[in-house]
Parts: sequence; structure tokens; C-alpha cells
Amino acid sequence: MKKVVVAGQTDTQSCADCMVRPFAICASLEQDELCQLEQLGQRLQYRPNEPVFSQEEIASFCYNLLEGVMRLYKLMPDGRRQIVGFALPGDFLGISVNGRHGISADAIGSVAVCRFVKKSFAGFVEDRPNLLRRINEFIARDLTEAHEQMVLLGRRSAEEKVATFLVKWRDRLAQIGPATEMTPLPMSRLDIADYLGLTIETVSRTFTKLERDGVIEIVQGGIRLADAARAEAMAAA
Amino acid sequence: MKKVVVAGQTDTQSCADCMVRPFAICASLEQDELCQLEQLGQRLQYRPNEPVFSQEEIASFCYNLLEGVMRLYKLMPDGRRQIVGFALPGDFLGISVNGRHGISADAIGSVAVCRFVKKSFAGFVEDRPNLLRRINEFIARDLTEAHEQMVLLGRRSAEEKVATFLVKWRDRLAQIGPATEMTPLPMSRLDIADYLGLTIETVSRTFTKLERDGVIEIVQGGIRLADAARAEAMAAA
DNA sequence: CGGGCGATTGACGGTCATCAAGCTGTGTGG
DNA sequence: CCACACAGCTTGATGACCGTCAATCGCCCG
Repeated sequence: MKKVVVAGQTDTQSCADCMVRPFAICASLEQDELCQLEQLGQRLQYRPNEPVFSQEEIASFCYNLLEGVMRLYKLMPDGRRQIVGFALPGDFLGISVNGRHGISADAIGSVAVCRFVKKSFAGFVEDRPNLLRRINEFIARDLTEAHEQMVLLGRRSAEEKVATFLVKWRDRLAQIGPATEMTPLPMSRLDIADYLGLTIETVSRTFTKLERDGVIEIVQGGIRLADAARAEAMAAA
Repeated sequence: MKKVVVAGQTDTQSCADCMVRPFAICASLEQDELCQLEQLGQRLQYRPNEPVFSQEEIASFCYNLLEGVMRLYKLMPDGRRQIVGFALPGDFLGISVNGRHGISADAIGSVAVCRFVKKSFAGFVEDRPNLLRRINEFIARDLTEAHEQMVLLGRRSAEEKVATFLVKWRDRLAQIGPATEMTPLPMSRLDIADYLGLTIETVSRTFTKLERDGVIEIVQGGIRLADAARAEAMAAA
């Protein structure tokens, strides 16, 4: 029986049968440590488009994403938005540099997280170099991806941006789940536009152009990479 | 007497009188640890435009930047370049995620670094949670700055990009050295263009426009923020 | 059936890239 | 001492790419 829990309420579910553990920071923990950490975590569920934390907010918690997809973004004072990443199960969120969140995070569809009070989590991490190193690797990976995204934003054309996004998104999904013929796109066109530094219209036009050119096929809720080789060529490096 | 050392040669100089220690990861070390680390580090000097490490190269070393400015960048197969950051004294470089460098790094002017063999450095860090946490904070800060740079690249106009760059560069210099009336720009216009996702012509035009508008004054080797308030308004958030 | 939201398509214009000169300062050699 | 070369920077003319504004479509759901 699946229990539906709304944000703010807790659930009791064991780390033992956590699907994302091999992908999460928890993979660096021994069995007994895992039990200790379990005491600190709280399982929460968020509904579509519900905010999880916000830019400038005091960063009291950090999160393991268990299920669903989140958008991570920054807003400018005049409302312009830049999505800096999409989070998938296994991702660790909420690291902050000055006690406040540098970005905002929303659920895209339904989302389940494992939430920790930052202070107690920090205490747990304190003298566990294994876990510290694992967190290190996670941030370093994020930084590497951020560098690649800068290349995309600063130096690629609209068509290259869209193709690159689709190829990388497919690859990320393949890493955490079974490979599928169809690549689901849970985020809206507007989300994609704000991720790629484009407008929604340009994204839409580029999708249809790629479809006309036989590179992709647009299907309900996602796309199919009809000519993966050509898409990968556009995404080169 | 100042000793000039070229890349590949060593120098013996003590961490005790290291100017950048308070800004570097070393600030988290006790006196005795500092001495141990000193055994592992090697002081090296690089000439203007000399590469320090390169994308895809096996990452055998990591570096503390002691003096000078470096450009950190990624190259696309067709030669397009995106500068992902400029490094200043105190910065820690060479973190890699898969054993290979994700970016390239050059000296811009003359540069001095403290170089460590990654393996021995990793051994030193191993069971020093203080240092691990400090490195964590450094990467997290880099990631936060990367997020801000994504907003700039994806969502700001050319004028906003240049103004933002100048304001932030001035602020960074102020943090590690004495505040000065003139803001030196050791990097070329092309470097600035490749950092902001623009062409050199657009950067040049924007500089002259900002000067005509009384926002900046272009001087030998740098600029003066004539109307800092207006520049900061353009850089808002 | 009608309302509403997300996506698509079209017409148009602006911003910034491209191509091409010309400029400025610095170093070099006759 | 001046001509010259060269690299970095600036300026100008032109146009492409993508943003803006607006209309329409398709789909879901009440």
C-alpha cells in the first residue's frame, strides 16, 4: 500500500529499501551509520509546482531527492529567470555558502525528498571523512556540469542548445533508470527555455525544426531521438 | 632579493610568510600541519600566457594560486572558447571529478603557484575533516558563482554583462587587496568577451558606450568606475 | 460545450555577430 | 631618430539570429 503524504508531514520508511541510495551521498555509509542518519531524516512529499526552498531564505535544511524531478533556478529582481539545473533522484540539494540558499527549488511533478535539519546533519558529517569526501565529489560534479552549461549558454546556437539538452537529458535518465525508447520531458517548454537561455517560442520553433529534419519525434510528454547520431553531433563536446 | 623562477623549477619559500594563506584553504590548518603540508608543496612560476594545466589532461596536480591572475576556460572542438572564471591569489585549482581536468588554465600575466601532487595531497587531506570542510566551502563558493554566471550568460544584455563584470571584478580585487581608485584589468578584451559570451567587438563597443555615458573611464590597463552607483544598478542582483 | 493553459506558428524588429578598416601604443631595426 | 611592424583595440556597415508581440491551435477538464 502506497501512502500519500503531503508536504509538512512525516512518513516512516527505512533507508534499507531506499531506491536511490546507490546514487545518493548515503552510498558512502556503513550499515550502522545509515541507521543513525535515518533518525535525522524526514521523508516529505511535494505536489507539482510546490516550492521546496527559495533563494535568500535561511538554509535550515538540506535534502536528498528520492522521487520526481525538481527545477533549480535563480530569479532576477525584474522577474527574469535562469534555471541552473534539473535535479533527479539521488541528487543532494541545499548546500549553501553563507547560511542562505543561493537558488530556489520547486517540484516539477510530484516529488519525494529525505529532509535533514542542516545543523544536525552537519553534526553527523563532522567527523566522517568518507561522507565529507562523497559530498565533495557531488559538489565537484555539479561544478563540472555548471562549466559545461556555461559553454552552452555563452557559445552555442539555439539549435545546438536544444540538441545538447535533449542528448544530455536522455543520458542522465539512462544512468538512474532503465533505458527507454522514448525520452520523457517532465518540464514545460518554458522551463527548457529558461534553462537554455532562450524564449519559449524559440524552443518551440527549434523542436519543430528538429522534427522536420528527422532528428527527433515529438510525442506526448516527451520526445524520441529518431536520429541520435545527428543529435549527438550537434551536441559535440 | 627576489628570485625569479621559471616553470618546472622549484623554490624554497616558507608557508609561514605566505601572503595568501588567510584566503587559501591553508587557513584551516594548525601550525604543525602547515609545516607538513609545506613538504608536499612546490613553488612554481609561470610566464604570461603559459598554460598551467589543460582540459582532458590527467589531473596529477592541484594548485594554490599565490600571485597573478589565471583564466579558466573550456574549448569546443571547433575552437569556440568559454572562459568559466578568472582565478586570483588564494584560489584552489585542479579539482577534478574523473581523474582528468574538466577545464584548462593559463597564466594571464606572471603567475606563482604552490603545486601539490594530487595523490600525496589526497593522503594529507584524508583524515583532516577541517581541511575537507574548507575545500568543500571553496567548491561550494565556486558553484554559487557559477550559478550567477549562468544568469549573466543566459539572461543579461551585453551592457548588463559588461557592467556586472566590472563591478564584480572590482569587488573581488577589493577583497584580497587594498581598495584602489583604478580597477586594473589584466585580461584582454578577448578574454572578457569569452567570459561574457560576447564578441570582442561588442565588448569594445560597450566599453566606449559606458564611457560616453559617464559610467566608466577607460584608462591604461584598466578602468575607473566613474559612476559606481549606476554601474551597480546595471549589475543589480 | 466552453474555459483555460501550454504549445505552436507567423510577422516583425532589435541586438549582437560578422566582416572589414583604421587606430594606438610599443618594440625593433635601419 | 624615425620608419616600420605588429598586436590589441576601436569603429563602421551589414545582416542573421533570436526576441517580441500577437493570433491560433490542441488538449484537458469542468
